Amino acid sequence: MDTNQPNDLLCEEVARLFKMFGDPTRVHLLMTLAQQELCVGDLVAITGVSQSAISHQLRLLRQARLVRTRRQGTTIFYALADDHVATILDQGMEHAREKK
Amino acid sequence: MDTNQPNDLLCEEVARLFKMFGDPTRVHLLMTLAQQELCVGDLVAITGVSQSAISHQLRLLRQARLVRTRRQGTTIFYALADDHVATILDQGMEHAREKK
DNA sequence: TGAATATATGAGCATATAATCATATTAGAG
DNA sequence: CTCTAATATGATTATATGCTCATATATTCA
Repeated sequence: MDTNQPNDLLCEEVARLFKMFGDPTRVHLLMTLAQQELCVGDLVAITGVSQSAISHQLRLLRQARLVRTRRQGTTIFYALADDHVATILDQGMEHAREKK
Repeated sequence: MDTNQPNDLLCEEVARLFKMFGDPTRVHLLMTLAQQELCVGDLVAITGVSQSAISHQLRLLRQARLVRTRRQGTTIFYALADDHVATILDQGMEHAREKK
């Protein structure tokens, strides 16, 4: 029987997911990737954040399965893992916009 | 003209919003409040987290305008500020569930 | 007014996070 | 096989975060 009480494990999982959306650099990456697949160098140029920092953040996003990669020679292209990610982003943007 | 490039301010706002969903205690509070309006004492009992910690977290949620309050005597009832909050939560839960 | 109950707040501390810097890895060109 | 370009990683550091403990505030009731 389901008590309909949110259990701690679920809360932790949900929190872990949203935590990935809780940093400006990662949001910038995700919003950029929501428009098109891009390589690390492009993401560095677009965000203006250091290559190392971007790489570290991309690793977190990869581990969280929010992005997927595709290798082409020495270049690695990143893209959103699925539509859900964009949907969550949109929800956040919509809410942010509503608040004046 | 809109370059369609996510700007830093927007990213920061969106990140600030999602950061509120990025802590297990806050998620527990929000998920619980998604079901019904409750007072602080109830939330303390349900979550099993200390009164002080709950109060601190509720303040953050209040400042982020994710919850609203209603006073009745010495008791203060908390509820989700709007449907958007529940929607975002649902998206997160759905995504979390999908990942096995 | 004074006691009791419910909630909020401030200080302090331990841990988590995100950046930097230096270096490692990987793949293609020659 | 070496050189170079693209990306990843480890160590370190500064800041942010979330809790605890003690105390403050607010409201009701006697």
